[in-house]
Amino acid sequence: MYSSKLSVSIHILCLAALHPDGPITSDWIAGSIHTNPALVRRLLVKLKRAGLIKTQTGMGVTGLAKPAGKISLLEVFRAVESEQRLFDIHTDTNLNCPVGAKIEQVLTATYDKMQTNLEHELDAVHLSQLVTLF
Amino acid sequence: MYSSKLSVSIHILCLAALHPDGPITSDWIAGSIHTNPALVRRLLVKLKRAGLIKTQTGMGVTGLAKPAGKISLLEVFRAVESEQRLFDIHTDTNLNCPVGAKIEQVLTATYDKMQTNLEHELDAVHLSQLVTLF
DNA sequence: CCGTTTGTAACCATTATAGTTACAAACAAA
DNA sequence: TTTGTTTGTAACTATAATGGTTACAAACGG
Repeated sequence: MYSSKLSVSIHILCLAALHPDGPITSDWIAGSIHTNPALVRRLLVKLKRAGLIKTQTGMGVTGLAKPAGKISLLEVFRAVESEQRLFDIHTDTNLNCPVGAKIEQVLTATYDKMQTNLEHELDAVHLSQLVTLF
Repeated sequence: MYSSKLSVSIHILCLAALHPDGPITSDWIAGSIHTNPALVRRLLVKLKRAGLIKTQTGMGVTGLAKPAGKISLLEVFRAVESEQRLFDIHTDTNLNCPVGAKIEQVLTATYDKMQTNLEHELDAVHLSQLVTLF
């Protein structure tokens, strides 16, 4: 299972999208998520580096860096999730065994398609679609 | 990222499929995976409970419990992976905030489709397809 | 009855996540 | 220019899962 970082990041981005007027602080965001501001800020840094939000010292989050219709969940996922592969594959297998020698290659090929399909699905969902649901 | 349990289990099942004649021991399997027998046996227990392999005390793995063409990766995944959801969702959000109040529901709906699609893909791959690759 | 192997329990090490405190640097506003 | 606020970041902790390891009673084939 992937961590909740994608979920929390989407939460943050939705809040930003719904408050285009004034800046919102990490403290206020943390209040909606029910966590603490430092955790929010760590995610904010990654979202900012990925070009998804704008922040300013002394102000907070000053808005999305691009329209909600142009932000896909794949971009958010790539921005915040450290390990992006779907399934872990055991390495250091016994190369003297036919299975041990090829299992990594076989599984990589098998999983790659699923990984790619998942990414396509993430890419098909945009922040704008989610924002309308609140 | 899901753990390597699915990968290791597939490794085990392929070995079993390729040795229909005699029984193979967890010790021998561990030699191919390059891990230790106890870890293999822990997976074997789950695979046996799921009706995928046959084991016997004093002998080892005596074969697949059904034809390789009838064993899908979804069955293996369900048998061995403890946490099957794709993305974790943060709970205990602030219900006084519109986003906090609905985020869990919105994300669940969004992720559910991806989860289902992934499971369909896992279900479409059968052990027999992989066995031919070694 | 013997020898082998499973099934299982009880550990340990490592890693990632999430939570928390603290504070210097940046910056808006007065 | 000064003040007050907030970010960006470091450091630390708790917790949980994974993977690795040892050990041994029970089961069972030969």
